Amino acid sequence: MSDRPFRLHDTLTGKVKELIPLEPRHLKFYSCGPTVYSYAHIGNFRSFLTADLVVRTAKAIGWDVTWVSNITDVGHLTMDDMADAGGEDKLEGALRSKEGERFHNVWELAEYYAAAYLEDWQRLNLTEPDIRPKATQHVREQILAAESLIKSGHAYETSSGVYFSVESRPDYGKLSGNTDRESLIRGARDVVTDETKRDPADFAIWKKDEKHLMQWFSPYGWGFPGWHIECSVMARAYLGDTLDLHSGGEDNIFPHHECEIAQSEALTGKPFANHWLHTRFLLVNGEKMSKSKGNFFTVRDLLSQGTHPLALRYALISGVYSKQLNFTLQTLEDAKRHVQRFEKALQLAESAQGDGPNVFGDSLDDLYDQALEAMLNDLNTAVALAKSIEGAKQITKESELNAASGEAAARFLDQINRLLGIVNSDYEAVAVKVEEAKPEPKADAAWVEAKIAERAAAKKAKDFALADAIRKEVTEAGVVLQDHPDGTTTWSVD
RNA sequence: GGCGUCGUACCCAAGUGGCUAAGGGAAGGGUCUGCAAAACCCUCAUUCAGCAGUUCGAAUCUGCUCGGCGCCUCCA
Repeated sequence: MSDRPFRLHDTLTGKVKELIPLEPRHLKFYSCGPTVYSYAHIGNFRSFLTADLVVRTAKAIGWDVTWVSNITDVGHLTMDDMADAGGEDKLEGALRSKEGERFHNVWELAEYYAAAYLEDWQRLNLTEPDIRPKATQHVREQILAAESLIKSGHAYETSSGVYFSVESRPDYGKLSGNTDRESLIRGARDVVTDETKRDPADFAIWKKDEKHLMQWFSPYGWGFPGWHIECSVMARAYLGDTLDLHSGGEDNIFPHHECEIAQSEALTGKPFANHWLHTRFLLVNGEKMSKSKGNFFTVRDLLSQGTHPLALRYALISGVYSKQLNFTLQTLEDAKRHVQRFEKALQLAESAQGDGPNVFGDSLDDLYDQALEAMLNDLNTAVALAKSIEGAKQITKESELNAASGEAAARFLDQINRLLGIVNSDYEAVAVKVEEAKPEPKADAAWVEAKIAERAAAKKAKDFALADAIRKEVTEAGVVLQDHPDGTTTWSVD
């Protein structure tokens, strides 16, 4: 089982190919994290979830994984086109915006959004990476890289900064297919403002800027590092010259990853990454998410509206990463039902007792195996989830389980949870937070309790017409009553 | 203009050369529980945007047409 091939799409070759770690059974993986200038939206998390699923799948076949996922907290510019880095730093921009007013400085802003990001990460039940480097903690290495690139002739200094010479890398464009020089330059022309560059397509490694809110001293004076060099440097620092796998969103293909490749390979003379994985965009109601279209969802927005975190997770992985996924509120509703089914199955497994044979035989083991197989086949989450649900249905089909069956069910659910992260029962902390964020119930608890008692009395007297009238009354107040076999009634706010 | 990707039922979404086109939601019918909820059972695409072609055989390959979406410009 440990030698089953793990097949993934590779952007560099455009094909699905086997993922083969340089060091057998030890995956060295770098995934691009967020720029912490705002709350992460659900599209950001779709791509982080792809990385999480790669790691889970690799571990499921017994591989060791060293996973590095960075946090970009400086240098990602709003006008950072293929070339110029002529815009303003995203973090500085955010500080000047309305939401930024509450922060004293850009460092505080970065720290705040980085913490929010980690909170979202945990709520959506992503695996914790081995290392989470921040760009600001690796400025020294970035300066050293700039010096080295200048020395080898791949970069040059001008009055405004240090630029990478695209011309020095004949294979520049191999990842994105943007190899047409004319079109590259034409694309750049509109936004290029820096006349000091030798070639419009050259991109910044270091920007000289004495007014920047985050600045460091370098051989080129005060300034800050370019966005692309951050990832090159951090990946190398923790994973070595050649990575087994590098991932990000599809928009990272160009310019970000293209530039990383150029810099890293110029620095080391070795291939930067053997496998490139990119997650397609998440669409909302058939369109790309954007604030202006009003279809923009952050993770916290949805969770604070009472969405179950695992339902959101389920919804975001319900389609394969290699195709655009259309997210709608209906998708979320559907996902909620699945999560409830898993919860129900888990309860059954936990309350199992008594003698008897395992009623499931090998069927649950087979389903888990099929789910794993689907994940090994280019992360086919849709099929893996279908198999998981089939297993959950087999479990919930039973009204109660004996000990042997309960053990089999618990093992299945645990395996599925480790693979897909959708059955986690250890969710109290999150659940409480979400509960707190819910709007106040329209009906007060004492009133509902009184109504329940009234209804119980009516039921006892077999006055079902009155009992139904009471149910109707509380329903209209937005309260849902649920009767249990033991005669008790619980309620929840709809 | 350059590069790319997709078009499968009411909705979401697998399948990418060959048994009856996964799975879920919704909907309809049923079992069960006084009712409701949950759970369970049944039904729900002779058909895969359109046209032409390759093939013994195509949703799956090729060509064209139409349409969606994306990157090249801030974005995962």
